[in-house]
Amino acid sequence: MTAALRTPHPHAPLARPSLKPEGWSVIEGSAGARQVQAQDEAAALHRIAIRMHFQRNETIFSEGDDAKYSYKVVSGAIRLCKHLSDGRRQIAGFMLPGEFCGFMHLDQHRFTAEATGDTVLMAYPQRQIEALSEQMPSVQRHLNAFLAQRVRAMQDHLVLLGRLTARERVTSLLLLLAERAGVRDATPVPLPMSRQDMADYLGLTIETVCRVLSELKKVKLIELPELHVMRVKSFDALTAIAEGTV
Amino acid sequence: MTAALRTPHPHAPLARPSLKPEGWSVIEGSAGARQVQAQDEAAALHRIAIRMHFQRNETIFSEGDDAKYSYKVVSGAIRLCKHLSDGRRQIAGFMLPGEFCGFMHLDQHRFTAEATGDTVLMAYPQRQIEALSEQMPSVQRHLNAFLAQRVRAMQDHLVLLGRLTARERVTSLLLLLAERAGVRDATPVPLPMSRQDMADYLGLTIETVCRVLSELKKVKLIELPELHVMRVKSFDALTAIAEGTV
DNA sequence: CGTCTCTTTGAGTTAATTCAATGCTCGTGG
DNA sequence: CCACGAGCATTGAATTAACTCAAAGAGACG
Repeated sequence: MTAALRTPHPHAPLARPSLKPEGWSVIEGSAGARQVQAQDEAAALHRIAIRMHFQRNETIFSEGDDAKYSYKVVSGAIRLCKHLSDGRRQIAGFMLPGEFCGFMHLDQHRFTAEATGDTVLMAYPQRQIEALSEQMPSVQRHLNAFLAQRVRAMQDHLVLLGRLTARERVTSLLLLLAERAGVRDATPVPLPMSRQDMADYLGLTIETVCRVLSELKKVKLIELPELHVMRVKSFDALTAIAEGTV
Repeated sequence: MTAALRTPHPHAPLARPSLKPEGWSVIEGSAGARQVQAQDEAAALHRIAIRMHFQRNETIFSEGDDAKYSYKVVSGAIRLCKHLSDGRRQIAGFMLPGEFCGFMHLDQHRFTAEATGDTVLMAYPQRQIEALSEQMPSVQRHLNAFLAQRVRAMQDHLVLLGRLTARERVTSLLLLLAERAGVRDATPVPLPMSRQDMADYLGLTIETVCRVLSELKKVKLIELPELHVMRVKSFDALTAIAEGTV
């Protein structure tokens, strides 16, 4: 089944260096004093890590699988999805380079993870993470902070799906991707997933996503120099749309 | 502003005894050995608790407020919501008797909490919870388990909002409420919120919710002996609808 | 028993979907 | 090297599920 999906990636590599500092810092607001400790933890994590490589559309783990590892994305991106029996699919989130996935202390995965393109991951064995949290109590706290951050992101996603229009949804995603890539000017932003992936994240059809993208292009709010690269021409105007002010 | 909302509850009291065991056990699958410890924690929590009472539509806390307390619902119910500037509202979840809210180690609340009817809460001062987690390392773990459970519920909610039809959404909510009330037969299930609240949870309009409820009533899958009480006549048929099998 | 609020039902509208072509990119093999 | 085929992406036309607007019911409470 997956064999058919393991086609070579048809587009330019989407990997890019993470713009964020290493390790746990993704989930740390600030707290300079904890920086050293965060380094320790990052190092400890690094020691137990296994490098893995996945091709476009390859399954990393499935809903219901035993949770043997947690992961950090090195390059590429992964989608976390739920599949309904009739083929409908909802993507609960994308994990971009530098971001974590798993780390939930669950016996089984609650969703499926798939690579949206060629992707490199660091895998951290669950057992060793647990051992680590025994030794380093701060790891527990970080875990909580990580989960709290995830809950926050999901709340925004709920609003998007429940109450935003198609135009607001697409715009929100574009801004989210730009923000997570650390882009605040007209620098190119990678869109490391297919239009179908965007649609399944946004609760829309692929056609609607395309139409909105075309429209945003037409009114010169974005450019799409390549299929998987966007340039934002006006963050302010885009933000206004995402917030429903327009 | 809130004064206008503090009207007396026009309906019969919706409070009911929790059908679930006390304390943290809501988030514990089983683990008999931990039961004693769970009792300890419940007792410890109880010691730092403050009882609070809220009227229908009263705000418990607002998005952005300092997180001074976490809460457990004793009776009634609360809604966790996000408000958009133009009045649109998305409810991210309901907390029913015996369930917890907060416990996320955040400085500020990320959503607004409001009583959906007359509601009694136990409030746990955040500082004391933190002190408690220092003393009892197991509290940390429970916190994780609690957050993981919340993430799981939110994932299901994402699927509901992103990919289910109106009929599937309403049916899912009814089943969720029945399940959380511990009801598996034709016993009455409380619906401790307004139709508008249901709509805002489901990402629908109040009219659509009403129409679907009427339809389910017409085909004899549910009865609505009172506005805020439902009796399920066929869990199987309802489940089939919720899962999109129908 | 009148009023206020919430719920339900009906009729017409619309945002987003479905269905159907067409276009674009890339990799492969003649 | 170019043509061909496969897989996405885009655009257009017709359809529909859910929405908006409007009005009529149903409780609750003074």
